[in-house]
Amino acid sequence: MSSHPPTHRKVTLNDIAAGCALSRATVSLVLRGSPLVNRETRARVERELRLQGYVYNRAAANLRRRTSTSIALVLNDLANPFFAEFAAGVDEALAAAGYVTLLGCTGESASREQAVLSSLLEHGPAGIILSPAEHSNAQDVLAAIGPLSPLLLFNRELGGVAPEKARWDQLALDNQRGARLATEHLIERGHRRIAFFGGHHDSSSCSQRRAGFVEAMQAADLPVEPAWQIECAPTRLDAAHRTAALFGGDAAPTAAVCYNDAVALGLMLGLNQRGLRPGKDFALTGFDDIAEAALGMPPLTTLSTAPHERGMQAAQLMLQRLHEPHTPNRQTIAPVKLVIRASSCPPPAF
Amino acid sequence: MSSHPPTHRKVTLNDIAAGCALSRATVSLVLRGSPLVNRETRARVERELRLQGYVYNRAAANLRRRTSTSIALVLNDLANPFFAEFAAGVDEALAAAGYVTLLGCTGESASREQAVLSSLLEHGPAGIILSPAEHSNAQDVLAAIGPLSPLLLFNRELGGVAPEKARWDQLALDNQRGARLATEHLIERGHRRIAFFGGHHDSSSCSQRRAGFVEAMQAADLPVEPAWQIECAPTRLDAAHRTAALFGGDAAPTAAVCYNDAVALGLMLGLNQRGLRPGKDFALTGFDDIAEAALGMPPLTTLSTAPHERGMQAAQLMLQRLHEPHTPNRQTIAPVKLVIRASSCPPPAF
DNA sequence: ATGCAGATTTGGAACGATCCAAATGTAACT
DNA sequence: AGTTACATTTGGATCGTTCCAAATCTGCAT
Repeated sequence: MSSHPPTHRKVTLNDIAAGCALSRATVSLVLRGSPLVNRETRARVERELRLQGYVYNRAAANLRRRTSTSIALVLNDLANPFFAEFAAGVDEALAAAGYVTLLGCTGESASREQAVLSSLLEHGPAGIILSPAEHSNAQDVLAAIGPLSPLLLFNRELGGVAPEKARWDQLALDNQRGARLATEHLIERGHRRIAFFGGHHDSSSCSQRRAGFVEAMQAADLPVEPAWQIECAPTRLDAAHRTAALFGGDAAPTAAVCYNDAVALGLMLGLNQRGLRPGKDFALTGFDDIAEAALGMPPLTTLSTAPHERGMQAAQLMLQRLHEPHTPNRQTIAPVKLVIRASSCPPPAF
Repeated sequence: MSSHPPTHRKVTLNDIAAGCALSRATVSLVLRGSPLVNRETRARVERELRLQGYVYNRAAANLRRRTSTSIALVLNDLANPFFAEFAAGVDEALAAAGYVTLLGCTGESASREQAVLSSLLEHGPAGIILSPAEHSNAQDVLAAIGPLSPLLLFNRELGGVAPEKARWDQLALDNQRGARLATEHLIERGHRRIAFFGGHHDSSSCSQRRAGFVEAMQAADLPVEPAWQIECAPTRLDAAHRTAALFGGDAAPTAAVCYNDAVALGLMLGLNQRGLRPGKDFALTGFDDIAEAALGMPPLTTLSTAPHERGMQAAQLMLQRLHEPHTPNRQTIAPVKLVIRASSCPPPAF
């Protein structure tokens, strides 16, 4: 008995059923590992499946079952290693749970975010993990995703809706505590004139970090000099350009708490250009602990956020939410860890 | 006339049709922008779509049409910035063409690659873009994906099948030319004792790069010292550990062509630990031009591969393949560009 | 024989869209 | 009025699966 010549049509349940002289329904039961089916027929079916090279059509199954086995992951910037590792973590945990990741990148544009969200939604993900673009607002996001899919926000808040009414879960870093730790560390090293450098004031993570900075300064009775609160885009380049702003007045700071590692690395460049040696003449800290931080010249004191683990955590939170759709919203704050390296030297004259 | 209270069921074509007193078929025509439908009814339908918050169910449509609007992207290592940027490029181009990216990470494990591929396949992607894990072999990959989906290989070859019989497209970097350029550059700077450092001999990209190195050396009548062909894993850490191997004999090399940037950065660390200043006492080059390369101490001479553009190119190639399924397989070699920075100094005594 | 319980198997109607051939409506021309 | 042409709409079958209630098959006690 020869099997049919390999046609180029996709092989379906019907083909298998026909090949075994069984009904579609029985074969379906085998596929789902039902205990109802006889050992022997199961074996027969499984042989046929292998023989014909059957591949399960999850889309059709999901259509009928009104379920979904995919989760959308929408990121503002995949090229940033922090998010790339996060994505790897999400995918790993989702795959382990039998889900598949639908990827979407927004490139920090709120309008592309809209487009990406609605395109992904058409593929019917069970849920959405979103790291919002900079000026994305809750109204639009909620309108795009509708009332059906659970949403997990990562890393940034979403403006425009009272936190009480938010119908999403959230996973954020402990920005405030992290910045406080970094500031306390610099104070302990003997610094008294400390700047907060980088980030945009309308970004939630930036204002949280700044709050941690202020908290530590005030606890130590140190002045928070307004002239040393420097804003800049969270990129190396802009940070390097804005370095001069620190040294405008008569007294200059001896250290800076930077918004993140990218900014800190940029500030290092700017310092070098002014003839100041970071880690010797000027101390600084970052945030994120990206790979480059350990390799900088000098290596950068920073806050480790374990992005891969955050990704796995985000996936877990989403899976829990799918399992219990009606529990109240969760706000999860992930701990961060101060990693002390050579960039946080004592002040020169100390 | 009040619309139904917002139920929690998903709204379908039928709901819209009922709401307009039209048939499903007509509404479907509207959705697909058919010119057949009357201006006025179209407007009526579109209003109703908005009103009820309809979201298109692409899975159902694809089932009926026997099409797909997703593409699987399977990567060996998303945490590597090179692949992260590549992924961002792929996603950008796919999204622009109306496709969605199904992500899968293998973590360099051939067995996970199998699992990831078969899981993704069940979601019926129109094609697969794969950067194979290190020891993945063609047999298994082809068995997993079956004869249906087009496959585009990125960056690495797939062992176990004669290239003639390969039923996939390929996008690779011009590894050989890149390494030749780097080597020629070092020779021009005055080096004569040059090592090739890093990578595994069973990796296709590594042997291509080594071939380019040998080509340049032989063209300049310089000896290819077997003791200076050092293998190591393509990571910073292992590269740093293996540094000593370069300095075992009586005469040491004055420069090294490194397998990639990660290896080069690791070698820099190893040199520093031995009291050698990279870029002054010893010259070296990398491959990839990752972000850290420009910021190293010293900045690293390397080969720029434009991973984001490669990603877009990969997506384009896949889309073309989908458009013309029966054209013969393409092998595309992407150019690389030598970026000269401070790490490739002349030899000390020159 | 008959009935009954447990173990297996099964037909047909879903899921939410698209396709196709046929139906309907409208206007214009003999 | 009858025919034709064109524009617009539609019912029902279909894609590949799952669900459900009902059918079939056993063996075994009555």
